[in-house]
Amino acid sequence: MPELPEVETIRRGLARHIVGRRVLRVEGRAVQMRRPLDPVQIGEALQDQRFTGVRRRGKYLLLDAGSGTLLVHLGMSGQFVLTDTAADRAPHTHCVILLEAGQELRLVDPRRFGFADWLAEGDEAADASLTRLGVDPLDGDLVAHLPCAYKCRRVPVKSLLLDQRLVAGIGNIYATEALWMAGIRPLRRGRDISVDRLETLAKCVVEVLDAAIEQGGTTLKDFVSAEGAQGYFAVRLQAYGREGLPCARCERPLKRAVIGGRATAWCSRCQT
DNA sequence: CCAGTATCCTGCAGGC
DNA sequence: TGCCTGCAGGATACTG
Repeated sequence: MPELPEVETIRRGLARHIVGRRVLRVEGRAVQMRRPLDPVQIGEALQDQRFTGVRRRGKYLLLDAGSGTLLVHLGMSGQFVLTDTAADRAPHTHCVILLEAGQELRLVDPRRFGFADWLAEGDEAADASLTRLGVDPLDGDLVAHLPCAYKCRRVPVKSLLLDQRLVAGIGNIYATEALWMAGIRPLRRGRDISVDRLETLAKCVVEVLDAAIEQGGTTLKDFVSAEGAQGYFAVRLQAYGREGLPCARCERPLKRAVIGGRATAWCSRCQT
């Protein structure tokens, strides 16, 4: 579900509401997720600690508390729900962090492609998922970095955009949008795109991510922020999910292709 | 090295 | 109505 703009929207919501608050205890059952979930371990680490900050790297969230960090990835279907303790718990609520003042932070994830994993001090720098991540489009100089990372690669540029080791945070929606915006054919290999056009692509990536954050992310079906708000970028999508519909620039029906196992919509006229 | 595929899991839409 | 199939916002471990 969540790509960078959705994760950033969640990060901002969490930062507003949990930083400075103390954890009473943690509930949940051990369950298999992308990494095994161990609520007991998380509870031992978080109990009586206060959250001190919420960071994001690519699509990962890092909730700092006490002497470590809770590393969270929301996979395809993960959600954070911040609510009163009295409210009913949704199915697939795997982990609940009870806070002072009658509120709790719940991790809900039907498909269990996400995870929450406690990283003690020092573990963060060694975590394989994090060390593998490429530049974050909102941190680094993407216009300089993206051409450098893509220009010698034989893989379709669509697959390059989804490769978190090169640039971290782009998923299927925003890869599709950025390529449409930049006028680049998704199947074109990185090495067959001029540095000029790769720079344009980098600018489009930043532009589409910024615009989506501005709208609170994209709600296709079930994305909500930590505060329960939908995102309104879906109405601005020009390519993702629009195969067969007219291109907003030239009116030609958008085509559909599957690249690297992921569906892509693109305009055979505007995208070269 | 690569590119491509299978895999983890549930929910939902669409076809019959 | 009910059953079946395919597909979904992700990441990684295989295969060839």
